[in-house]
Amino acid sequence: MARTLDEIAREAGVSRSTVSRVVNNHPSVSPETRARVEAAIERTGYRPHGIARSLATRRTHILAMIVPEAVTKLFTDPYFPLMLRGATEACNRAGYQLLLSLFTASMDSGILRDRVLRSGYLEGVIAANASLSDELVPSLVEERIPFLTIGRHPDDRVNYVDVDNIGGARMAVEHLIRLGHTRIATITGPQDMTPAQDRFEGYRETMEMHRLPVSEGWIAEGDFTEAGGRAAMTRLLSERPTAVFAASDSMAIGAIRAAWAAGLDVPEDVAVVGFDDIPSALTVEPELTTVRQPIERLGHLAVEMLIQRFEQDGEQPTSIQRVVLPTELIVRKSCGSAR
Amino acid sequence: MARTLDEIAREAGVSRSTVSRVVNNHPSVSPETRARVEAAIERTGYRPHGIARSLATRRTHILAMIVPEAVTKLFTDPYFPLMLRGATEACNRAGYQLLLSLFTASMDSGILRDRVLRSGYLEGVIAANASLSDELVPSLVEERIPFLTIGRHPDDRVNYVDVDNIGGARMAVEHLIRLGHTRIATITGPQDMTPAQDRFEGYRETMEMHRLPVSEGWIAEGDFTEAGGRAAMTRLLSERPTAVFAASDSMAIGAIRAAWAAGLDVPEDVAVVGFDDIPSALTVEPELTTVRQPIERLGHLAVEMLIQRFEQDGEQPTSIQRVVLPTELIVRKSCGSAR
DNA sequence: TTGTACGCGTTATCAT
DNA sequence: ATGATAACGCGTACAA
Repeated sequence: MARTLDEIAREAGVSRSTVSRVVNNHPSVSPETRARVEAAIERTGYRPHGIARSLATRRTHILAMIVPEAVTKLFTDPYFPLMLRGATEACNRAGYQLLLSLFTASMDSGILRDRVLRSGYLEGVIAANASLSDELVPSLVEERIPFLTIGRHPDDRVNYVDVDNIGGARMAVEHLIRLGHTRIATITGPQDMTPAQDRFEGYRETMEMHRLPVSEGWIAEGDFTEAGGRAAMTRLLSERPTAVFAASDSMAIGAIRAAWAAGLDVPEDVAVVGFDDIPSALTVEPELTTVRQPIERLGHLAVEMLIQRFEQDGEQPTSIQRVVLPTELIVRKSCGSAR
Repeated sequence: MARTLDEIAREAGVSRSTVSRVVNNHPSVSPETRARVEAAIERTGYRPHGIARSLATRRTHILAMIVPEAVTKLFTDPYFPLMLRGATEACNRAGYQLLLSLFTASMDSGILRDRVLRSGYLEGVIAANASLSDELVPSLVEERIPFLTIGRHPDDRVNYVDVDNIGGARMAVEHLIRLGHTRIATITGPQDMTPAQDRFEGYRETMEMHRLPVSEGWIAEGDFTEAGGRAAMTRLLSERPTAVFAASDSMAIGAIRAAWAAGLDVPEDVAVVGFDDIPSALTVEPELTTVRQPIERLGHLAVEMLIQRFEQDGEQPTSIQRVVLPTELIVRKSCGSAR
């Protein structure tokens, strides 16, 4: 079974270069030779060796999705599978492969650099929701690997794709205000993550714009998980808010459970609005009013933008690329109707 | 910035071979030369080029997790993130990388073969829950790539890791019987997937063993999703079962919602038991009695077993390796107490 | 259009 | 202990 260009060349009675040209669809090969070579390839079941090819072309068509430690814990939230599905779909379309690198106990940032970033295998990296304290982004900058974060990052040199978190939060809170609520609390995400910051900022500025007071007791930090949302809501309840904006659907669902456990009805006693529109927003009782973000498109777009960087022939001065996708308010039942 | 062995060699005034030895911790290098070379490496920030190394050693330390089309749809079920987390953890420990390949619309099995399996990049492949009709397993066999499936596969030549689905289902059904139920229905998974087959088999044989009738109307096929479970339960309710064994937690949760929507109380009117023990089994109301399977360990073990195959020095005749992990009944509230 | 020759960055064998 | 030198399999100027 022939496994190298040389063997095919011998088979077909041509030189290795010619076989290479045939394999790479180079135009200047006579139809007859091409046919003869293709026959030999067919006959022997030859496939080019990717590694050797990569060594010669300096291309691997491999991207990495790196999930920082703080986020690995949240990995069961449907957000990540959805985002990954979008990313792999884009990779499949473009002929790339996606390496998945989760930070786990046995992985520190030194290992990451040596084993992953400097391996020579990666053409680009997507950093999923890196928190500000994370060393990942500085590492990427230093290694000079083309990369992109999902979720805004404050560093000037960082390209990212994000969704309009502030605008989304604003829509959510304005919806609550429109329904007649004034005692509106919020469950935030960890404040070292920019989406959490931005959703809180949207809440804060909307309350302010409507001259509504925001007491300290109306702000509870969660961790984006259902359990965290439940705990946060429990703390919030002593302040008797009539509505709560949770910075993620998982936390919103936790909040509903906490309200329920406290003998309160949703939306009758307290209205709840979430953020994400994950599948279970539709199956929770009551169905969750939420801010939809295009999660799959986020992953898809991240890959596309990254690829575009090294796919483009021109050597343009790589300018900063940032894209912010719109969010959308999905009204269901967890906020009831006007009071 | 020195980037090749040759440059380091020049820096340190030695030959390329010596530098290579230092990099690879080969013993026969004098302490002085080693120090000099290491200094040069440190100074220049040199890192070996993985691709070139792979070409020479014929090793890439890259594994792929391939998720077949039928399963890509279920990808938001917490099962997959958990399994992936286990797999990546094992990879991190062993110094391997994990390529994630989801079948999506833009990917057919021809592309998979040419672009993924035959790329030369993969040392091994894990096939996640391939259904019987899937072409993936035959392709893997034919390509002679070391692989392993997660979930039993009937082909003799296939190695796999699995959990004791039959035993788990048996425990679930026996629990219901012990509580006094006799009208026990089941919501199955798609019957072209072996875990779904086995869980159904566990149900069937346990009913039979206890000489309990199984009417046609007590069997409803779902698709492992919550929506599917809800639909299946709705069909089941006309037969008035007093208990239902669902082949996944997601479907069990759907079943609870359907019961609730029909005005039935769980567990008062109908008991529900699930399978998986995903995080939301704890947060659903009532808390779900379920069969726990060690999902992360499944992913972890799959990687370990695969690596072991090519890591072992000895050229043993690679015997068939199959591991089945135990399952465990977790009693919570969705089945109530004895009737 | 086709072939020759060199380079991609390592590892590994064999002298010394 | 160290250094030439030959693979590893392919791409690609350059020459013919």
